Amino acid sequence: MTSSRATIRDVAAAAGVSPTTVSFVLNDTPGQAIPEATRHRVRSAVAQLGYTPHRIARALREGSSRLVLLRAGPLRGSASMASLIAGMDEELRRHGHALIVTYGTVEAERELLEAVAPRTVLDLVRIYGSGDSPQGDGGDVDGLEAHAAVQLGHLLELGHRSIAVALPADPSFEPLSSLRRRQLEAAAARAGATAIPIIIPREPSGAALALARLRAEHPRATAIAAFNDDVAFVVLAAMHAAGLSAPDDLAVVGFDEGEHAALWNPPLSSLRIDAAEFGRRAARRALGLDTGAWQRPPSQVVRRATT
Amino acid sequence: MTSSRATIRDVAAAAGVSPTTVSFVLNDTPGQAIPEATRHRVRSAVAQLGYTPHRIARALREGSSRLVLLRAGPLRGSASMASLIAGMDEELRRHGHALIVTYGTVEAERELLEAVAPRTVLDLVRIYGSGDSPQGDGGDVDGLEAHAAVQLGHLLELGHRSIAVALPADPSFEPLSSLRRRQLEAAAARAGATAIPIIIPREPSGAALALARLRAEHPRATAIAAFNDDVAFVVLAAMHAAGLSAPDDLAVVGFDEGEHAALWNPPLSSLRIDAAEFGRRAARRALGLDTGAWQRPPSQVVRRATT
DNA sequence: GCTAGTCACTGAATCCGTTTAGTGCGTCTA
DNA sequence: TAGACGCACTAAACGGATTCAGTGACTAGC
Repeated sequence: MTSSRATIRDVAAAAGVSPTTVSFVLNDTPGQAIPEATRHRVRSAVAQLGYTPHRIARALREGSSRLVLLRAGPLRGSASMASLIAGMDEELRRHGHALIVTYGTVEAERELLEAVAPRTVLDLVRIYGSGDSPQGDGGDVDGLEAHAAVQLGHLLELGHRSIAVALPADPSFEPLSSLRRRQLEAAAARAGATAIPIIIPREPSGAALALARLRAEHPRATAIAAFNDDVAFVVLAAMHAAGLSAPDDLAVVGFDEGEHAALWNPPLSSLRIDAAEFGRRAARRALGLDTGAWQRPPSQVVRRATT
Repeated sequence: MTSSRATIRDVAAAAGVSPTTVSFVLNDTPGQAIPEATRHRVRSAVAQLGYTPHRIARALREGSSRLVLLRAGPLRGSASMASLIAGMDEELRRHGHALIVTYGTVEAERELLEAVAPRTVLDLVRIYGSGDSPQGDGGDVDGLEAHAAVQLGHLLELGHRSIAVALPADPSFEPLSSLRRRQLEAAAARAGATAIPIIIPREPSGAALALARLRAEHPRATAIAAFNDDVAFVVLAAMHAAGLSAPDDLAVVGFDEGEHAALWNPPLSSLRIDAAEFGRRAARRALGLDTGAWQRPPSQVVRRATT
């Protein structure tokens, strides 16, 4: 058995052409007139030798790898991440690219960037934050805005009119949390309801304080739309500590439902998001391809005990 | 401004030597006699030009990138992952390598492997599962075994003698879950106590059934040591549904404490693990370096309401 | 009958760092 | 005084795919 892998030269020799021609065939290089017979010979040789282009060599020549790097940042634990990544990966693969996801710090990324030379670097927070809406959609809702509207809509349907918007204190969620606040405020205004932004710190004491202030300053608030499930859990814990219960004292909905929502005590109502389409779309964008018709990513509230 | 980056040839020209010599200096190639004066000239030129070796070119020549790929598998959400990755990343960086973490499927990884050609691929489940103990430790506990002992020790100290071991039904946790079972059984036996393995499926109905069976077949069981926090949450939810409460009916401890433990209702006692040292060690191993003195990674049970 | 153009293909340069196999020179040993 | 050896360096090959600039054969147009 040959210990080393087949190269483009081996393929060329087997097909009786030059490496140049093999490259033209394999990459469908435009402007090259190569008859089907020759193409076929090359492709048979490729199949027979089990040839795969050496990605590193190609990257050296092309200046970058056929890789896309996705920076997940603080959304690391986000539930829709899995479907987003799956969709993105699938679409990238279709175009001969692979996906790398980083969850780490920026400094850890420097070396990585140098080492893999990705074609594109995607920053999830920035993508989401930028509101990725298609050009000329005339102000129609885009992905995140639609989700926010669905979450709020659930509370509106249940008759709530004064709704607190619970945002995380962690600054790494910016500019996402401000965006969400604006989207919910706008959606509430459209429906003739009121949105009251409140900041929920991670620590129980801070969360308890924020909750107490809400109760004191906005006694008419009857529901809370949380930034994500984790914020909802903190709110629920603070309510429990204060002797309050959902939904009687305050209804609570999560966002981007994760596996813990159903297990929580009480089980949390939350917005379930399928982000696969969003991922596919982001992939096409990253590759500079047209993004196709924009389908709004589906989402719906799974109702449990807290609303 | 020069639009393209500095190459080794630029450095060589600036330092008045050949590219070969620059390479020898930068890589501290053994067996080469290069006076300090020349080394200094080269290093100044490097600093002045801001030269960084082109990782892709190097990878092409060397046959692999200075990268290590870590396969997180089902441990993706595991809380100690963060510290493990941080430690590993730090140590790898010290040796000029970078870390890539994959959370995805094997098929998605194929292309990635080809594209980045990592020096080593690490499979977390296999590393953990292999019991990574130093040679000749005479049967002393290694990392995971020590953690299991600490978790169980917490229950033993509280007077429990008949302890259920709650393992996930998800087969992707193998061989980790079997290993844990054996470790806890052994630790219990050493203390003259009994360990009762039970399998906890994700779905509430299955979990309820498993719990009911435990109560029926082992009425003397007073505590549950869970495989991880998620299993503990499922158990807690099943107990709540059955009208049982922790710790009065059954004490429950988690493993590898995550951010939800403190928020849970009731707040979950769990084992907090600092895996940074383990990560550093795994990194040194991956690079084929000596792993240094083996310090047992620290862990302790954070006691809350469920024990 | 000659130029222009297309077709089908190829040689060689290129990307950039590493490494092998030397070279020239001086010193030490037998 | 030849041979061996160490020192301080270098030229050229190498890894493998891509791509620019052709080349020879043939057809079409005037």
